[in-house]
Amino acid sequence: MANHSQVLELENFLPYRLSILTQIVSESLHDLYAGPFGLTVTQWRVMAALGRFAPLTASEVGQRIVMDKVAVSRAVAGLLKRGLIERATDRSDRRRAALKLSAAGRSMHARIVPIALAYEERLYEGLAPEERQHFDELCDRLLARAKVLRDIP
Amino acid sequence: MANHSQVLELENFLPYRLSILTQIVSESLHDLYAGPFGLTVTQWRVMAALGRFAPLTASEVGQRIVMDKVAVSRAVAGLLKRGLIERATDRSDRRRAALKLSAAGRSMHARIVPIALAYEERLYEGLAPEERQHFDELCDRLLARAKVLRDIP
DNA sequence: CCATAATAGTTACATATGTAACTAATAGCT
DNA sequence: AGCTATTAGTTACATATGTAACTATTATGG
Repeated sequence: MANHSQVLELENFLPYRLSILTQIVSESLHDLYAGPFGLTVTQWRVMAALGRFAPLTASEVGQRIVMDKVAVSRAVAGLLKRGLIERATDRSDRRRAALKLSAAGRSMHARIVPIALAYEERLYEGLAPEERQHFDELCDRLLARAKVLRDIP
Repeated sequence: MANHSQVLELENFLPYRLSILTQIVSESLHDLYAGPFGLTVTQWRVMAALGRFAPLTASEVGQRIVMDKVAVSRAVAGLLKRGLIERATDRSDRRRAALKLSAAGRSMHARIVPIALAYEERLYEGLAPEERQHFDELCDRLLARAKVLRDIP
């Protein structure tokens, strides 16, 4: 019987390739706001979510940025301590609390957004406009597929 | 003067989208070999690199899997303790040590590879063959671009 | 050769992250 | 109303990871 064992070429293995690409992109971006603004990745994402959709509860933030409630709780605690966001307990359901950026938070958010968008733009310069769109669409379909597979292990 | 502040749509922001996709794919894959085989992500990658290119030194493994030497050192220590890899100090340069899978490591590797490839295949089912190829190519170009930007901050 | 630098790898410390247990408040059922 | 189940959020503990300092060994320039 012949040996039919398969070969895993790590460098052509999709999950691995995605991991490498994401890692370098995330690190680059992180350098742009971690040092200058002292934010962690999760803190920045919380701010980005609030900058766009506030007011949100911590749970809603978690859904927006696909982050579990513990991570959100920690990020929110740090942002509150620094006065970058505000929390207001819901009077009709005191488990919930609405979060939004403070004035200082809005100011920082407004300074970071152009930096983030500029990085994205420079990254995208490697692709033609129609390629960007196509890549986006393929990402969407892979994500949808990955979510399906997650529920059918 | 009008307000020209830009808006960051997190859900359309490439670094964010990549991060979400990679996270769900990595978690799915991790579930497939973490529980059954008790490996961390880094340990599995070290095994995958050795399965394909052994013998390698720890540094060479790190280059293959884009992982810093500390992470590799820790993964190697764990794999050695479990007897999944073997280390042989180079006699002409005793700083270096060649690593390769042990018999037990090869056996485990051979069991994991089909599982990993099957997952990749199921993930790819969301895309037509020519789309897969295109996606791969676009990933490559984005990665190249990201690497360039990393050196030109 | 000898002093210094560079390289391979490990260890130590500070942070970050995940899992599970916990508190507090509300909803739902009888 | 009163018991139980859910939900929002926090805390605690165990692991994981990154940065920097360290050891051991080899390379290099004078």
